[in-house]
Amino acid sequence: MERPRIRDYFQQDLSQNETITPKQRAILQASLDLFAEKGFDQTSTSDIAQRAGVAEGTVYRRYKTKAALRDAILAPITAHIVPILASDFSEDELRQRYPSLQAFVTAIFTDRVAFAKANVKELKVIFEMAAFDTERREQILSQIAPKMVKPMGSVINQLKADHLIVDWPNDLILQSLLSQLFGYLAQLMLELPGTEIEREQAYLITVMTKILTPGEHDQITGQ
Amino acid sequence: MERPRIRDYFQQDLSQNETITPKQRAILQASLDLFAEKGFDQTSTSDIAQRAGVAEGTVYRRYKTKAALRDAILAPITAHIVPILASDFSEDELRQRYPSLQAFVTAIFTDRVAFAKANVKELKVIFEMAAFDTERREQILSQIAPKMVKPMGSVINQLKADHLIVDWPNDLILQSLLSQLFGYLAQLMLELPGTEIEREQAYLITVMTKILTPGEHDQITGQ
DNA sequence: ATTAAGTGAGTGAGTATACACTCACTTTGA
DNA sequence: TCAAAGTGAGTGTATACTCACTCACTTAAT
Repeated sequence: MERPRIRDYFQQDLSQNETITPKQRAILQASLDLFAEKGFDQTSTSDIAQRAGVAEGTVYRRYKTKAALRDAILAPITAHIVPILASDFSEDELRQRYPSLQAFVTAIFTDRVAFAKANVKELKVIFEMAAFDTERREQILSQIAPKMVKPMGSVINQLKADHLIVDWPNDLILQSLLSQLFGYLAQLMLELPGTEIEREQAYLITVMTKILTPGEHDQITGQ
Repeated sequence: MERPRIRDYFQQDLSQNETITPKQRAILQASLDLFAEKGFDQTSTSDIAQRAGVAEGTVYRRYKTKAALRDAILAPITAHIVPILASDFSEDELRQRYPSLQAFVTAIFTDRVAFAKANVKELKVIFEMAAFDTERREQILSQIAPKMVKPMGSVINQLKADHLIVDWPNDLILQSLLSQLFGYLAQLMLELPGTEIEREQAYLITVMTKILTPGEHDQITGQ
């Protein structure tokens, strides 16, 4: 039930490239902070320079455009997001059955929630981008979807065979997982007052298990 | 179980003010469409004029600034959102007990989901604004919260007394309702592919009922 | 009835400003 | 001493907003 395998690159975040000057680090950090605070369009390059304690020209030394700067910020996360999402559903992991629904749900959420929590700002920037850039959104989804849908489908089918999970169509089950995750992300990103994120995190697994446990309330009644 | 009371002002939307010229209507409509498509900052006033088939000066005849134009678009929805959220929890409705958890959940979601569905574009604009304007976000929430929290608390306490609902703290129950709604809204607004919204709506009630039904999985396990 | 005066929505060229981006020059450090 | 990093004044452009003007239409006066 415990999965302490929180990936090391959570801390790494923006660094990874060894040959980076302190000023360039400051620029990346300032950009990330400002984009998350005010939004991409509402952040000017002079804002960034000022926050980073740097001349505006320095911003453009490494990154040709403002958009390129944003991409540079998101590069590490997009590089790691696919492995994170696909983790636990690799072929060899699949061979060992998930013994219980709880184990399955815990496996799904623990790492991913920790990842989200460690990258709230980045996620906010990604969401702002994806919200209005349809093409980009579809591109991101098309990368992620196949990594998740097929392997998780296998696990779900196993659980179904053992009557450990509710007998809904697989896509509905996936949708409910996604929906649940969205609700959590919204709370993280919007910093809704009165929300205790720690408790919310534990609650997520409890709730998701409850949703997927087979029972009598399972027929989906039309409106 | 049926609540056909979908409010009439769903259709009314932008009209309501009788003395409005066709061109001004066109401007409001074009603004709403463009803000929802491309985002507020990415929409120029000349874009709006062009889409509305109007000179740029005409946009500024009635609305002093671009932000005022956005506010004018959101005025009808913000005027109606509080009554919608508070509906079914007025004093006199409260006197008649909710006979079952299912009735409670259905009551909560039906109207609100219909409202959301009828105002996706407006909601998208509101969310864009709220995402980065902390002050505005808190202002909106401070208007909504008291209308929901207290009256729903009463209903929840009634249900608890009858052992019809899970024995969690009230704010956690509210949080789970909110979270569920967010997940749904995200799917609406992002137009995630492969999502059948109709089914999703029925599913929302089923799932929420299942979450709140008392059972053995209810202890919230910490990590 | 006809014309003059008035009204205000609509127009689009024009303005001021903010901002992304450049480049000739300076500083740093190996 | 040289190459790379950093600088900040400067430039072009996009765009929010203005304003003097048009014109269809209403009202008033003769």
